[in-house]
Amino acid sequence: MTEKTNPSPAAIKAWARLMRVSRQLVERAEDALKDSSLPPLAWYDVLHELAEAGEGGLRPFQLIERTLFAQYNISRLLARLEADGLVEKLRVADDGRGQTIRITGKGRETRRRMWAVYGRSIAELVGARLSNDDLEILSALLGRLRHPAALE
Amino acid sequence: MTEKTNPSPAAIKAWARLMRVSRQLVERAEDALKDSSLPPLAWYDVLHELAEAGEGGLRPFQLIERTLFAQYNISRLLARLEADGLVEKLRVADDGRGQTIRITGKGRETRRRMWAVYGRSIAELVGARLSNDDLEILSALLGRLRHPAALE
DNA sequence: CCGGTGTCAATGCAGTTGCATCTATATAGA
DNA sequence: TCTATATAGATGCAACTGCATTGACACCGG
Repeated sequence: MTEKTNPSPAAIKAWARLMRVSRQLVERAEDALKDSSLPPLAWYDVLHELAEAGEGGLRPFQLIERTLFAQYNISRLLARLEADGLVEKLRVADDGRGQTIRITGKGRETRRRMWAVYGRSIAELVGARLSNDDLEILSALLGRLRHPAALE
Repeated sequence: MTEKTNPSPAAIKAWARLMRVSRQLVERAEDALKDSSLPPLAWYDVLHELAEAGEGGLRPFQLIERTLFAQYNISRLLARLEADGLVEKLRVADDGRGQTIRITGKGRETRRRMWAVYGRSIAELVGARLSNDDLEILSALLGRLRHPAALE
C-alpha cells in the first residue's frame, strides 16, 4: 500500500471529510471566541504552551516546535502578545541571540477566559457528538496520520 | 452528554489531534503543490466544483455553499482564476445581479495537473497509513462531527 | 584568535484575509 | 406602482501571512 500514486476512494473520502470538518470546527471555535470578544485560537495555543512551561518560559524556537507555527509567525505573534502585556520577553538567556518568553499574570488570566469559551466549544462540537470510546478510536486513527509518523 | 460545558480529556485529545493533524496534512499537500509550481489548494477546490458542475457552471453563491469559503474570498478567488484564464464569468443569468462561473479548457487542464500532485499526496499521507477499513471508520466518525449535524 | 558556517529571531514587501460597507438588482407588501 | 427589505457580488481598508533576506550571535576548524 506504500507506493501508490493514486488515492483510493476511501482515502479521498476520509481526506475530504478531514479537511471539511476541521475547517468547520476551527471556524466554529473562532466564532465563539469572537462572540466573546476574545483573541483568536492562535493566541490560545501560544499562551497554553507558555502556561505549561511555567516560570522558566520558553524560547521562541521551542514554541515553533510545539505549535507548528512558522518562525516569522511566532515572531510577530509574540510581538502582539507582548504589546498586549500577555507575555514578556526576557533577554537574560545565556545565548545572546535568543530570548525567553514568559507568560504574565494577565496572560494567564486571558488564557483562562479563553479556555472557558474554547473548552465549551470542544465539549459541544466534539464531546457531545461522540462517545468516549469513539473519541479514543478517532484519536488513535488520527495519531497514525501524524508526521513524522509517530513512534507510539 | 449534551449540555456539558467542560470537555472530557478524551474530547480534548481528539480535538487536539484533529487540529494538529489537519494542519500538518494541509501543509504537506500545499508544499507538494508549491514544489510543482502549481496553485494552492483553494484553487483546486473551486476548479473541482466547477468541473463537476459541467458546462452549466455554478453561481458564486453555490460555490460558497459547497466550499465553505467566505463570500469575499470567493469573489476575489474567482477574479484571480479569471485573470489566469481558468474560469469565465457569464453575465447571462436571468438574475441581473448574478453571474455564472464556468471552467475553461485551461482550467480543466490545470485541475488535472493539480490532481496528479494532490492525489499523490492524499495517497501517501492517508491512503498509505490506514487500511481501507480504518479509513471507513475514520470517515464515519468525522461524519458525525459535521455541521449542521448530518442527517445520514 | 579568526574566518566560515550555522542558528535565532526580526523585518520589508507583496499577496491574502477579514470586516464592513457599497452597488445593483430582485422581491414582497401596502 | 412604489417603497422597504433582502440577496448577489464587489471593494476599501486594516490586519495578517508567506517569502526572502537581514542582523546578531554561536560555534567549529585551523
